[in-house]
Amino acid sequence: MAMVEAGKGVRAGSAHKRAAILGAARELFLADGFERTSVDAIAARAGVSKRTVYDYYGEKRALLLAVVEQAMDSLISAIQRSVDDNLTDDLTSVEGLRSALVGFARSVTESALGSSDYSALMRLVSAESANLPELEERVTTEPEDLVSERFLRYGRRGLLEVPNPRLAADHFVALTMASTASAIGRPVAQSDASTRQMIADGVDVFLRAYTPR
Amino acid sequence: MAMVEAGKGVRAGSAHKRAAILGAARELFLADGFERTSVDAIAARAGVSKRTVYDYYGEKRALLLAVVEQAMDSLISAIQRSVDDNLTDDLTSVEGLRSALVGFARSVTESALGSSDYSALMRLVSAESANLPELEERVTTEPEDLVSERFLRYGRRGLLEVPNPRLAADHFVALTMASTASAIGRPVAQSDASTRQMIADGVDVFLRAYTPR
DNA sequence: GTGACACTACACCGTGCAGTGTAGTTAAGT
DNA sequence: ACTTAACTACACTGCACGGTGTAGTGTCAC
Repeated sequence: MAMVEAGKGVRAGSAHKRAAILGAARELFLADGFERTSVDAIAARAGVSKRTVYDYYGEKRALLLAVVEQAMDSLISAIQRSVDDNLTDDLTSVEGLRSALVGFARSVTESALGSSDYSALMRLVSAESANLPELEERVTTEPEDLVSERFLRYGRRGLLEVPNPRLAADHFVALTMASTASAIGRPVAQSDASTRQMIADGVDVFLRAYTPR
Repeated sequence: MAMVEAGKGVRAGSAHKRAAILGAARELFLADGFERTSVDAIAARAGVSKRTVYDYYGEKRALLLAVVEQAMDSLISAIQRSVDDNLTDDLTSVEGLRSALVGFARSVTESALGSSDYSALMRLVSAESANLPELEERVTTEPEDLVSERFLRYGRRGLLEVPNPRLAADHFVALTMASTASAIGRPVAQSDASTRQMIADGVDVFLRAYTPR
């Protein structure tokens, strides 16, 4: 009579090994994709026996799920940090706002997107989401929500003219970040300089469109 | 003494079957991904024996390559058509320009992107390009080139203020189309109405930033 | 009829891989 | 010393799939 514990992990185990396995899986999934990564390879990279991988995670899908979950969390908290650090409440001039926006976009692209883990992660999610419905839940608009909240505040203070803060946030993201991890496809490991230029130009256009007057 | 013909297709064959195989491969690759699609499944869907698939295309990779090639071509020509139909040379007012831009963006999203084949295609390319270096060549900036050429003309006629037409084209694409096939990830089969609204808003912002004065 | 050709049906090989079962080792707790 | 838990090493099952080889069938040209 087997007592089935429905918890995700089968073992309590040393958290250290869990992390090693998860890390190895992350690296390999992001680099080679889900299908092309074997559990044997993950085990080897984690310095752990294949059996242990199964003892911890049960099946390969669970491993992918855990990887995505963790990556999403760290992405969102990185963005949260960028918002807090840059989109502060003490701005008074449009010029101050400009440099705050530039700083914010740079911070995000460097800490999150630029690491190129971001695009790899998104690639992974969209490639596998058809087969892993649970992934859909993790898809989020949190980043845009955070930004739009700040825009709303700036709007109230007269720094921006934003009838629809959420839309403005979408536009800001499109102008400064989306082009960096371009929607038309290419991986683009753009040089630092050109990324900075793109951000400056994007902020420029954004302000031209959303500044009062 | 086997004479090796280095041509891509091993057979001349009935072009009809070639197309059937290619079409089947396209549907399956886009729906399920490269790795998850078996050659047997392609053959079955094309109503052809597996052996024939190999006689025509040699190996699975070649099939993928052909699919991407064909899809890219048809995508580009669809965009070309949208440009020709909408971004005409007879515009005189900013209001005329506005509706031309809206028409253009709608036409593109409907004929190319909206079919959702576009995002599936891009997903496929970026997911497999690591393993298929030949794909890189097919990655193009043609669409943006076409648009920027039109912007340059409008700039000369005083309808737009575009010191850097290519940049303006990037911004236009980002504002109107990229958000549709969003970079943040989700598949987004958005309703027609909301897509239209997004386009109108995007054009609005674009014009606010790029109109003279 | 004879040949050439395009194609199918089918068997087949090799391999890589998800997942399991198990015996044995190590180390800690008592 | 005894028990228990965490792991490893390793063998093994089952399957799916890429790719090939081949015998046979239909069809057209001459």
